[in-house]
Amino acid sequence: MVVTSLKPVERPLALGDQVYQTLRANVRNGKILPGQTLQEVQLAAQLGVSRTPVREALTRLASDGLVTSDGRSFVVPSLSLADVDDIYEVRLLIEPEALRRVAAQTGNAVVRAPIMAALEASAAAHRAGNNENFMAANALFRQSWLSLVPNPRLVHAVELYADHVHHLRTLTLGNAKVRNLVLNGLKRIAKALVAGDGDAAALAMRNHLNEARRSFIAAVGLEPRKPLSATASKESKTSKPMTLAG
Amino acid sequence: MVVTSLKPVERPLALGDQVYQTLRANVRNGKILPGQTLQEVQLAAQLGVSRTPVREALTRLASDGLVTSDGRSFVVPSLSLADVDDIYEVRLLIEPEALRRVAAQTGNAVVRAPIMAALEASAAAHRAGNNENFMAANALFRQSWLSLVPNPRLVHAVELYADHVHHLRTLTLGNAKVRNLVLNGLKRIAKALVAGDGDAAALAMRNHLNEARRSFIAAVGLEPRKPLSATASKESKTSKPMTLAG
DNA sequence: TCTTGAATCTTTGTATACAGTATCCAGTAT
DNA sequence: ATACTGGATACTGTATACAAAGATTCAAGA
Repeated sequence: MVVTSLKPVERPLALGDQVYQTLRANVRNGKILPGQTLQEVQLAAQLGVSRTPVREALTRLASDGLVTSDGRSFVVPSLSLADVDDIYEVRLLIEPEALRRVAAQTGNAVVRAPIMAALEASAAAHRAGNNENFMAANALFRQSWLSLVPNPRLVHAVELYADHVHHLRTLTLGNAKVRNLVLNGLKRIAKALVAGDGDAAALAMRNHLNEARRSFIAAVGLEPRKPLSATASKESKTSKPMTLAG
Repeated sequence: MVVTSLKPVERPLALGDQVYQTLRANVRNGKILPGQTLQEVQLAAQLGVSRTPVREALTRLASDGLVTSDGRSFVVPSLSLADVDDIYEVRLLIEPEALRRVAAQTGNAVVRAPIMAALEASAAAHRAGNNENFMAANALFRQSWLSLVPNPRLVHAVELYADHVHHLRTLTLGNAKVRNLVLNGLKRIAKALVAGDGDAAALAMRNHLNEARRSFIAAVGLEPRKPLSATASKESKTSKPMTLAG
């Protein structure tokens, strides 16, 4: 006899994977600053593991382009305006089209509920003037519509390039005016999704991304090669399994 | 006294990188077949290195999606038709637009010379009925126009997803009729590049990719979930620094 | 004959040891 | 005082050792 539809058991993640996720999250949210060199022994000590899984995580991050090889060590790259432009060029190619694939399903209110919740959270954070929550809600918004994209490779690509510039958003989203623009962008996207209009959704996303790109240029000025670096965010004392608070 | 213009010495690539490139090339051209499990000790023995660099290479390949985790080991994934469709969906989003960026430069005959040479090589291989050379020339064609794309991240993405399906081309390019279609596709692309017409180039590339996707479906039939596997290519006994001939 | 169980063997995950090389610092000579 | 040199130090690249988890095999019992 075979028991039908029995889910595979949860398997504990290997240390290498845990380190990868931890490091990626820390790069993403700016806990690890651009220009900072990532040394294996130091990271290993902070994370309480040996160099081996740290090394594995670092090579994967380098493969992703989230850290770059700096002669010997790895560093979080300080992106020039040209780099940011390149990243947005790729995002503009894939993200609107990914969103288009979602619009067919979001006519259903139940399906789009998480997206609308994230939108509401963004609005709330904006009203409260809470920058950090605003960024988190923003990320949640993307995550919620991305989970509806049927093509996993497309999802992966979108997440990757979004992560490339995520930490830089602190440069622009500190400005309430920019936050307002972003929120309006999300609203327009949501509206198109409610209507189930793929064309409109893709267009709204394109405008949204272009707006984000513009605000970078405005924030940094017109010097074409100046490296961008996000401001250090406040350290929060969490004691989850893996943090970098050494 | 300073000796002027003394070039930095050639530094040998780290073993991990060499293994990565070797493995990737072997997955790409079908020397390593889908479904085949990649075992660390075995690969290490064949390549004459320890497990460490092999492991590094494997995790990077997995990060790229070129190999997948199969419980314990890594395997080259056997792609379903749905997978291939997903990959082509991404390629259709980025590759035509990447090509569009190139068209502005290819009005210059010198600039486009390598592209035209690759086209000629493709035509020659087709006339000779040499399947392997045809695929190589095809890859060279892509490589030559890609080298003109100014956005390195876009280049990386294009190369990645092209490599995802490269080995499957043996399924379709064995057919002379398909080879003819492909060659005509390349010619149309080249023509647009000669004219410096970005729109036409993008369109030609879109058609070209759609054609390739269609030929997969035709080759495999209409069963939507049948896994695809390339036919084993003949083993050639090379003795270059790093091969997998054990 | 089919199932169950144990023992062994394989293979990965992680840690550590070792070697090579770049960087830093101090000392010495000019 | 400055510039060069030599050595100490720190970090990476690679190999290897060790442990744990799974797979496989074979035999015994129902």
